Amino acid sequence: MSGKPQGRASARERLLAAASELFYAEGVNTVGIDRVIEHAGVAKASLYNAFGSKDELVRAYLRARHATTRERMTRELEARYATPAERLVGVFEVQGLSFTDPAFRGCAFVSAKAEAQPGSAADEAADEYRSWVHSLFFDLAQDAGAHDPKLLAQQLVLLYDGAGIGAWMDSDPSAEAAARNVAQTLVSAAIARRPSQ
Amino acid sequence: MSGKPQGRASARERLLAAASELFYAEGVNTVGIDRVIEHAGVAKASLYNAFGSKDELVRAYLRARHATTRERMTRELEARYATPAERLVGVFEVQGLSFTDPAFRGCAFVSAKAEAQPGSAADEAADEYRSWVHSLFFDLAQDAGAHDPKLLAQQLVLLYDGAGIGAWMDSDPSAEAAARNVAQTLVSAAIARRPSQ
DNA sequence: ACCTTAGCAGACCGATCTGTCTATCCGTCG
DNA sequence: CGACGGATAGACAGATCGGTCTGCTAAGGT
Repeated sequence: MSGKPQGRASARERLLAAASELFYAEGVNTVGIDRVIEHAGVAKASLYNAFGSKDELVRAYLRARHATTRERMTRELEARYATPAERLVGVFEVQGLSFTDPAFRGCAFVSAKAEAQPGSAADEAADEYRSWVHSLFFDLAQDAGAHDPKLLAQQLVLLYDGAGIGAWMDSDPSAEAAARNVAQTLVSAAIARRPSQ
Repeated sequence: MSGKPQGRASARERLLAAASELFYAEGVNTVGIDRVIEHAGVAKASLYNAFGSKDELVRAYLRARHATTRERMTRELEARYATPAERLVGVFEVQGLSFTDPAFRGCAFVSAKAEAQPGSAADEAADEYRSWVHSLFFDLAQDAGAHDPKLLAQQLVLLYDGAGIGAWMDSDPSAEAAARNVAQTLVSAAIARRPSQ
């Protein structure tokens, strides 16, 4: 990734960008190869040369999205909040930023998993994402000194998923605020005593 | 539905049963018409005679599933719990019954929406289901005398969705217990004072 | 000047998709 | 008996799918 700084807009990058747009907007199975290469302005051979198969293109799309999400979350959390406890709640605020985006179509990994065959590249990429989500909450819960970090993380993941589903399926961005409020309660209760250290 | 008691296993019913099995197990877009009619032991013309198009078959599948879910939830809640407050929490227990089913593949409406085009029959059927879920919680919250039934319902829907996603994507049935515990806390807080009336 | 490498355009393949149509069969009712 | 409605099997059409392959173009390094 971001290997040799040779050309400016490589075919692989244009393919990934096009795949990202189309796959997320319309679904992985709905969008055919031809649409992707047309949108990327790239030859079909370049796609198979760079990715080998549509399945691998899907995996690359999900991995790229995972990386973007992860970096954005990390960056925003560090910039906005100081303590682990604040960041545990802040996750929801950062998550909610995308809910008002007109291009928002729900969690890409939920949608991908819904369309994927078990064991496929998409399935695996979704699992990778899920394990990141869990560790995001778990690590913060530990750093915050929660009594039962595993339990707190599980509870917050519930709310995180619920907010994403609600904002998507009900077209209701207020799911973020609702989830954040409940999260605040759970976090406060879980780290009662000794707010510092 | 269940109209004239003529034949024993009508073609329409066999089609719906086959569609239900295959669509839920493998996804609406993945399963073709031919697989459905083969699994139902029915001629292709019968399908188009009964439903008109695949889209309408998908709608019928989702509507049937919605009806089954609704009836089962109503029945189990009435049989198991006496008060609205208990039933608000009991929803999660009933929901969790399916999590351990080996055929469990997540919420059918989430998956269908992920594959559906906006405005399609599947999309509409998913919206119908969503509005039922909200009214299920809202009506119970009102009956339980919650201070803010709308807010409580929204919070419980978050947990409901989160449990379904977690049990599915993480293959973790314990999401039900976690959601139920948080729900119990929220319900208790929302109807503090006067447990009766 | 040559050769490699990457990319482009597009024909082509076999499979599969939804949907239509023909033709046959069978049970029931008049 | 005869007619008819509903079911059957299956060929067929037109489109699209993922994937392969053959040429052509152009830039860059030695």
